[in-house]
Amino acid sequence: MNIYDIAKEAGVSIATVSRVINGSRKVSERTRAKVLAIMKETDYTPNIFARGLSGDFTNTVGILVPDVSNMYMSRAVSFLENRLHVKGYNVVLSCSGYDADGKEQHIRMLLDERIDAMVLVGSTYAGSGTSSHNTDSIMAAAEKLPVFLINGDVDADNIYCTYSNDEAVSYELTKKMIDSGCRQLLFITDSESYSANQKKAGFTKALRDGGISIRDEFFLHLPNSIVDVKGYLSMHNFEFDGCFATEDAMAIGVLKYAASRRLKVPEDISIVGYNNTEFCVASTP
Amino acid sequence: MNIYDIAKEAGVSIATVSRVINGSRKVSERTRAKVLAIMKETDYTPNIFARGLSGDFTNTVGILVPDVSNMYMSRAVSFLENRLHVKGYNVVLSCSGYDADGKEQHIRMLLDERIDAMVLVGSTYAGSGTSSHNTDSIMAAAEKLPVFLINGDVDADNIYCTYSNDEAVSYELTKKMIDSGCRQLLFITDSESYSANQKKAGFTKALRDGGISIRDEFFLHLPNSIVDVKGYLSMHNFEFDGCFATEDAMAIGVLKYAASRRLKVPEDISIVGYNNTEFCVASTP
DNA sequence: AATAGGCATGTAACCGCTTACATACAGGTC
DNA sequence: GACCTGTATGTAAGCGGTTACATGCCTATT
Repeated sequence: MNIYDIAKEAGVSIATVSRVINGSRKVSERTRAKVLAIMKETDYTPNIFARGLSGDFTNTVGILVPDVSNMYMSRAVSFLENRLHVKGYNVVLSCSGYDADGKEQHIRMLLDERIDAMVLVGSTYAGSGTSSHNTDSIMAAAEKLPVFLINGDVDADNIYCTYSNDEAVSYELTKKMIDSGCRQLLFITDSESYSANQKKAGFTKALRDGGISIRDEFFLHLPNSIVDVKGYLSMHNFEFDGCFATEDAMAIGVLKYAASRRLKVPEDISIVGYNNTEFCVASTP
Repeated sequence: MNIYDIAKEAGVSIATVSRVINGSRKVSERTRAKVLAIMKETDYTPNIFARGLSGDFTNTVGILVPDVSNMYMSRAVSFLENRLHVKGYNVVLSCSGYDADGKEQHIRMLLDERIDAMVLVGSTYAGSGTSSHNTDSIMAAAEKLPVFLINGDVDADNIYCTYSNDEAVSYELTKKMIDSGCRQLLFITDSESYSANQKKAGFTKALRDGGISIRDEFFLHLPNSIVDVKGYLSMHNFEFDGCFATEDAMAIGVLKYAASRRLKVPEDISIVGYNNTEFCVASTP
């Protein structure tokens, strides 16, 4: 069932059918109605490949996230998909993982899909060595189509960014811990994403404002989210009375650790997991 | 940059280039190497629309889930995306919501994308009134392309299904609660998905085996996941000493409720959240 | 040497659509 | 009546690939 069939059935030319499909104004009301009726009747839908090939839009947007199984990301994807679907767009999803090479390759694959626009969710590596490599491919993509960054940090005119208030919130959470008496504060994260860095900034600022000495060894970067937080903490014998985790999952690991050491939460130790979606504020249950 | 450019550059015809792209065997090693070199050099990638139009595969599979922001679903999507990406497939994601009409419309949209295959994640409504309407469109889709169901329940030869062990696990979890003394057991769920029904079956079986009377009013279906579980329980004044929630998020609501009533977990009340991904087994912390 | 067969390559039709340009026909103007 | 204008519709040329079929050449067979 193609545009020729419809045209024949309606007794018009394919150009007219195409005009109806695309809502062109240069069709008489009579003709339009007839064509529409036949399209409905035969359950016809235009072939997107043919449209994509001759037209220059695809009604598809690409979303790239490091990992959809992360709750923050999946929410973002869910939100975006819903909005886009309503607008008639399809979503091509790509999960790049957290490393820059993987991401670059995924970006290329997305571009091959000839998408209309690209959304990158919270994944740009701020200030790390591989950063430039990474932003390069993003900026190259931005040459070809609109690129949106959610909690990313690439600075370019043709890239649209949004940011969260992670820093401010982290500051407040940390301040609370300090106010409730914590002095040895651990910061653990599993990524170097933009938002993780924001959280770190808020955390650090709160420490500074609270007059608490900042010890480098108390910033833990445990890259793989599968890492056994409890095991790591047990091995390294940290002494701390408060902990800020950038992921709830990690906070749970800390909770387990606390339990294994028979530390009571929040009496002996305060724990905050800040996942951008929900707080597991163990310090004030 | 298209296949003609490559052909001209390499001094061959477009047919030869196409053969190289598709790994056809009927090309001499010399020619293949030359063409590949030029493709790399010019950073050429075939236009997927042209391929989709003339060939009859698209290297794209559609994934339909009710809601990616659900952790169980997002994990499934993440897993699928990774495997598919490795195999060179792109993923079109569609989030249909939990109602049958929405799903049917999403299925149509996916089919319009001319995908190679379709994966439906845990969403078929078992035994409910709207069921037939819903499975119809799935079976229609299965006429055209391979359809995979993850935790779905459509029975047809051309539909590939996988199932989880939800029922057995739920049985064991419930049994544990009973063994630890619970007698008034509440079951709460937010959906009527296949897996929710499996969990319900396991739960019910455990009650029956445990010789506990089954009271219909103790099966709560709180459709919208945003619903305020704590508020609901507070209002309706249930008396229960154990609760099985099909979603961790709901279990958290129950925990809050327990806290508000000053019920100690697990002394006064046992709570299980079974999310297919993680247990929050509050009864045995 | 004539012929057949196999392999590498080229030619051209087709996939289903968009759109610039051509055409046809109506009414309005002088 | 000749001419211009504007609107509705048709024609045909792409878009960038795939692939059946045609061609040409080289080697093996008789």
